[in-house]
Amino acid sequence: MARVGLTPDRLTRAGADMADEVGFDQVTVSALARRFDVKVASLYSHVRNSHDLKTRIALLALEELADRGSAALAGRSGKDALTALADVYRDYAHDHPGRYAAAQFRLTPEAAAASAGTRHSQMTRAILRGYDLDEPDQTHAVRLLGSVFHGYVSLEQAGGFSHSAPDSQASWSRILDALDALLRNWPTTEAG
Amino acid sequence: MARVGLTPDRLTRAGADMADEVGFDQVTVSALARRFDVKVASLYSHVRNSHDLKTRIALLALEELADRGSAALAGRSGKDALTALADVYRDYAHDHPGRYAAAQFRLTPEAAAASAGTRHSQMTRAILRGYDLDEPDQTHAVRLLGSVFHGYVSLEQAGGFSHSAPDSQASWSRILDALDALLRNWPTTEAG
DNA sequence: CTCATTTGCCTAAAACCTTTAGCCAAATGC
DNA sequence: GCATTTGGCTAAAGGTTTTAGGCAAATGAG
Repeated sequence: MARVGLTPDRLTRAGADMADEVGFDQVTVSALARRFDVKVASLYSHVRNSHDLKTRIALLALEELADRGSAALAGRSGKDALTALADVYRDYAHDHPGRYAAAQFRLTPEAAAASAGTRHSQMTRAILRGYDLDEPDQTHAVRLLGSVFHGYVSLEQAGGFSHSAPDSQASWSRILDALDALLRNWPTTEAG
Repeated sequence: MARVGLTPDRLTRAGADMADEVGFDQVTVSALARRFDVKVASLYSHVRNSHDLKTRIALLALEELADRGSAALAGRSGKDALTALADVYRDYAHDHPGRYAAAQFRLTPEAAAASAGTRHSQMTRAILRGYDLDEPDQTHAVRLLGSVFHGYVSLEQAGGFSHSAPDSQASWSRILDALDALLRNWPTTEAG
């Protein structure tokens, strides 16, 4: 029998593509085997199990997202950087909904440690260099930005903001304006 | 044979409990039948299929969350209300991780329309009565708050903020401070 | 180039989940 | 009491996951 040339990487990329096409939770070892016109058991030489496959897809998505983030941040600072990184997340989720869903796959602590998670928080931290925040407020702000980016994009993807005025793009722009204003004027204690 | 007394509601509640115990994605028609010591096919008289079961659990979680939100908001306004509602989400996710995961289950448009989604956005809007925002900024702010609540809680649940200083509670408090400050001082246009 | 080894895809099979169809007994209502 | 509805059952088909063991294709050493 001629060999198809399966590798963990090819399977992962094909799985990611499949996720974008039919949804991350529809990605299955069986479906992937079908796509390569190969018997299901053959995949188990390259991937430990279904969970492993999904983890790999999640890690791929996180890497891709971090790569795009780095590229977008290069040469930018301040609000320009803020907007650029925010748009990377939103655009990625829009262009690659399955990959974005994969990026939210619950990783084991080991997988999480080996993921691009650190790169992501460092990118957000890089943005904050354009603002005047000391620790621990800088970390609080990193978490706030992460929450807004992730939260907004998730809610938008779930359809939360469609079919109602104003349109989502308008809210997105204003929210980034507001975050920029907030970071420039971060409250010290109780600002009465 | 004696009847067990299954109903869609009992199945839904049992499914929600199971989600909290073993995770929402482990909730399966088979597992639920096992829990009631009943044959699998019996459940199909009460629930259309697996997807229907999950949708019902999601709707239950959204209702419970809205109920808690209403209770927490009663008699509160301003930052007090903001904190109260925010804590409802965070505490619910902490106490009922499976239900919270269910609340993020992708609903069909019809199910979403019949869900407590509207109650949720109205609760957030009620908070904003304590601040001075006109449309469309009020809607933008509703979306921002929803994003932060959902985003923060999701990232926290995924383990994003554990094992690193400052602790998550500190960030949560400061983020709510910051949101309060932002809402009190919402930028009008370009605040140069 | 040949032969030994490794590797890749195969068949087979067991275990589990989903869903439908049709049956019988228990509950319900006149 | 009896007819009807309803709830849980058996049976069965189809799909997914995963392991075990086999054979042929690729690879590398002499």
